[in-house]
Amino acid sequence: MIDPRAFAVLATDIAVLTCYGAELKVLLTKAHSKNFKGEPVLPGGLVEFSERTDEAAKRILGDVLKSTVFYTEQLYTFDDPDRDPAGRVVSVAYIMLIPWKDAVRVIKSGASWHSVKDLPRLAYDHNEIIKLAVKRLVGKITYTNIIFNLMPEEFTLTELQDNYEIILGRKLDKRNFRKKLNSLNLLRKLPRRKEGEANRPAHLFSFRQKSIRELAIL
Amino acid sequence: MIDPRAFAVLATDIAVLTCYGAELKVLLTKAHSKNFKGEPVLPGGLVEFSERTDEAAKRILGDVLKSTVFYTEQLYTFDDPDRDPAGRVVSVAYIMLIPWKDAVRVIKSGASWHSVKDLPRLAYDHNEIIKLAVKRLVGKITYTNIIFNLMPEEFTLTELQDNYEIILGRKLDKRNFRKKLNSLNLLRKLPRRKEGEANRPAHLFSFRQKSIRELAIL
DNA sequence: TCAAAAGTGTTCCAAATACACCCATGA
DNA sequence: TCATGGGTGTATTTGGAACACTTTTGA
Repeated sequence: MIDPRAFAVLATDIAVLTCYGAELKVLLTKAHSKNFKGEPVLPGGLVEFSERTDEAAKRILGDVLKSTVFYTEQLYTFDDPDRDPAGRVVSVAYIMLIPWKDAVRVIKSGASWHSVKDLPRLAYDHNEIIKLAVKRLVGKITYTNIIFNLMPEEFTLTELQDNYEIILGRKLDKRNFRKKLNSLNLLRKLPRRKEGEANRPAHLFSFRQKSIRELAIL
Repeated sequence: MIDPRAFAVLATDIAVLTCYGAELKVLLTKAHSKNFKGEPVLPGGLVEFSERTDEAAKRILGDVLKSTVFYTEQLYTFDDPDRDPAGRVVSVAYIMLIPWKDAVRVIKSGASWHSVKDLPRLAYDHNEIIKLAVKRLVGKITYTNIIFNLMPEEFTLTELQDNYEIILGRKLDKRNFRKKLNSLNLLRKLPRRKEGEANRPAHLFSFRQKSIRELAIL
């Protein structure tokens, strides 16, 4: 049944990213494997026989998230023969983006969020995976509307701008930001405001379409 | 020796791209496998036990190119369980860029060049791989200097512009193109010209640095 | 009334675009 | 001398960047 030419174990590791508290955060768990037991790692696991790697990624995260509707994108395949001392494990890494609102639930599962700027040393090549994931995200938010995957259904313009600033790592001009977004017509202004803060209530917005489109945002 | 959890055969397929005759071309060979014998496919093959997939890609193309110094970049991993009727074969696909001057040699090896705009139906998911490879290349030439991998050591500005136009699929303004390149300072003007044409000889240029850099070209 | 964030326009500058003619060579 | 591609500059438009004050609310 198994092809005699098969020697590699197929795995997936997922860089789950979210924005919160002025930081881009990644989800870390503890390794189960003999060699790295208890060390911090990305969530991941083995791919099953009749499963695509993206299905595996969603299945594995499903244990933690109780839901698999989040944006998932293949990142890169890590295949150095020595990346796992236990044997030849080829990992197809994924990025998953989730809004903070949903991210919060995860905390009870033993996994936890860490700022991508202040990471411990992770097992395997997982620091490298995260570095690449962040680079991909930073690149993509400048020429796509991918950021909607990190936003809740309704949000204020300031919240949106905050997330851009967190990911880009620089401040944006409020007026220019709003002018640009207005011209792109990506958002729908809701007939509602975010009340209850000790300041003027902000209008709430939602994305007109929730599909990835290419466009020059910044 | 082989991990009992290993079930997937690890392979690589390579989209080798070059510009010539006003077309972006990809290298095709004939399939050897039982199911698709003789049908057109991308060059590719199985990865060996102690080999990275990029090494495998270069090794496999080495048979055809007698050289492995060309630009190689991981593209995407194709892992549908049904992509190969012979079994579970996971292919880590690569892009390779080669200047036409070097591409010519390949023709004697049974492989041949085909315009990416006029491809036959290929075996496996190879049409999809090429589509993605072209998309990646088109994207990257707008924000990197990656195109140097498709140019010979010395070239004229018109030849460079031609390659941009081929890949982007649109005409560029000659004066604006030269102005922009000049301001980027990417090129070195050689004290030599391309003689022997039935027109005014063009200055020859070479790239100052042959390493990928990010910069807004177009 | 105060603190805190929301919301809003104009000016300036840099870069992209559009555009046409003379030059040097080989045939 | 003719056909062919090489080489060059300016004017206009467009978009990005800089910048500060008034408004609305809860405490």
